[in-house]
Amino acid sequence: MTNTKVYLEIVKQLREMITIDGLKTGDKIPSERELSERLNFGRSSVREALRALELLGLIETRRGEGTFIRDFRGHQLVQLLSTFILQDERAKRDVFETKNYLEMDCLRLALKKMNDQNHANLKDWVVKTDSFTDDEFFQRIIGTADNHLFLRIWIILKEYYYSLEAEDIVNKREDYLLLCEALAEKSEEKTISAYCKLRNLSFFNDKY
Amino acid sequence: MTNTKVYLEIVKQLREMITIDGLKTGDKIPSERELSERLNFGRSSVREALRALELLGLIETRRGEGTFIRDFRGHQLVQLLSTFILQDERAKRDVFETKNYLEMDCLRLALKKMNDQNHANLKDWVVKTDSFTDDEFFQRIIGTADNHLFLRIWIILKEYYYSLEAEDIVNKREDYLLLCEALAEKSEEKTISAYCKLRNLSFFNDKY
DNA sequence: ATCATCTAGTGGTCTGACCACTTTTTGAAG
DNA sequence: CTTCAAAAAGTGGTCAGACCACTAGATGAT
Repeated sequence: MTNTKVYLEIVKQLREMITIDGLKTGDKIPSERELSERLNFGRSSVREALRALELLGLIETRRGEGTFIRDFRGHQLVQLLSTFILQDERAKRDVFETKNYLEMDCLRLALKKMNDQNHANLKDWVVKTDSFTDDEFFQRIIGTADNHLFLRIWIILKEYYYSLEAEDIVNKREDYLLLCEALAEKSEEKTISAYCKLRNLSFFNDKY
Repeated sequence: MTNTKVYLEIVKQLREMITIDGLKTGDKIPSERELSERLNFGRSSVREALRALELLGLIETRRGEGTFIRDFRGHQLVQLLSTFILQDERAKRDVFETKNYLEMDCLRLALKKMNDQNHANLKDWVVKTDSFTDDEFFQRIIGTADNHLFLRIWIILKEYYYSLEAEDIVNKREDYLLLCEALAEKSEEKTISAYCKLRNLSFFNDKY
């Protein structure tokens, strides 16, 4: 009869509770004991559901205080999944390849969505900031690309990437300026070409 | 003193156990009772760890049989994260946009990596198969693109997509043939253009 | 050799009991 | 009345033991 596992049922009801009550990041959810009473399940089942959501990074529990809704960040996930997924060598090449293609997509999107103000801001930042990382630059690009999903995937890829290649990416400021120029000109060809220069890719020959 | 939560410690030790013993998909892991004895933790704590891994889709438990390592597919993750993440309307547009861009990337990759044999096979399949879905077609494309990470991300996006738009994608066979032609010609421009025709996108005007 | 039955093993769930920690309340001293 | 330390209440963390439901393998009669 009880075809669905209790802890999954609890997860489901928690989701509903969150949607209906409009709970937001940082909000507190009922205590384990209260949940087990209200939902008519044992406390251990409630805990199993909560622990699963915690490992996913969707909630945060603080002893003595309570359980809170949390902003989603991939972090727990990536470490976990990487041991399960990133087993063979080919996977390494895939990460590299995928990250590059994704960044090019974000550039194409930014190309379409940027306005003059965006261009000015970006260039201003590149020129005036003493020292910035490659990540910070692309975070801005993806910001103007205005696509949270791309951002999320990119963040995960970035973490994979750094778990493979320890060293930070360092590039010359002029390369980034070239990219800014290409974006301002709204030329996809120039933009992609500038990106390849930045990453040291020969576009028609990137076997890796 | 016990700074790290027990269930996280158990997850960690399970990962080590899997790596060291070289356990693979489908293999059985020790029973809950045995784990709680071997690791010196209560059974409920062991269960919390297992439930979390199960919700992630990394293991599968069958009552009366045992717990098994599972092949990772976005599966549970997608459904879960979608309600927690895809709350606003903008997210819907993001899924659409991201899926399209990702598919174009796969086409570009396939363009570079395909050989004549691949082309022949693909065209043959398109012509001879009575009825195929859009998913099946792109699964083949990503197959020749030979990038498991792209495949994984695409599968997740596909599920997001269908959780938003219930209806299956149906296209004309000739559109797919056009795409095959473009790939065979190794022309990126024609390929992208054929894709846009397939998806009814005007390439320079796809605000949504 | 076959097949139904029993049994041991496994996951699923609940209860009650502590512990460690945080927040709130209480109440005495000023 | 205010202040502030002590007590109480609330919360997550963990464990042990008890049952239930289900599966697979052992048992035993035919």
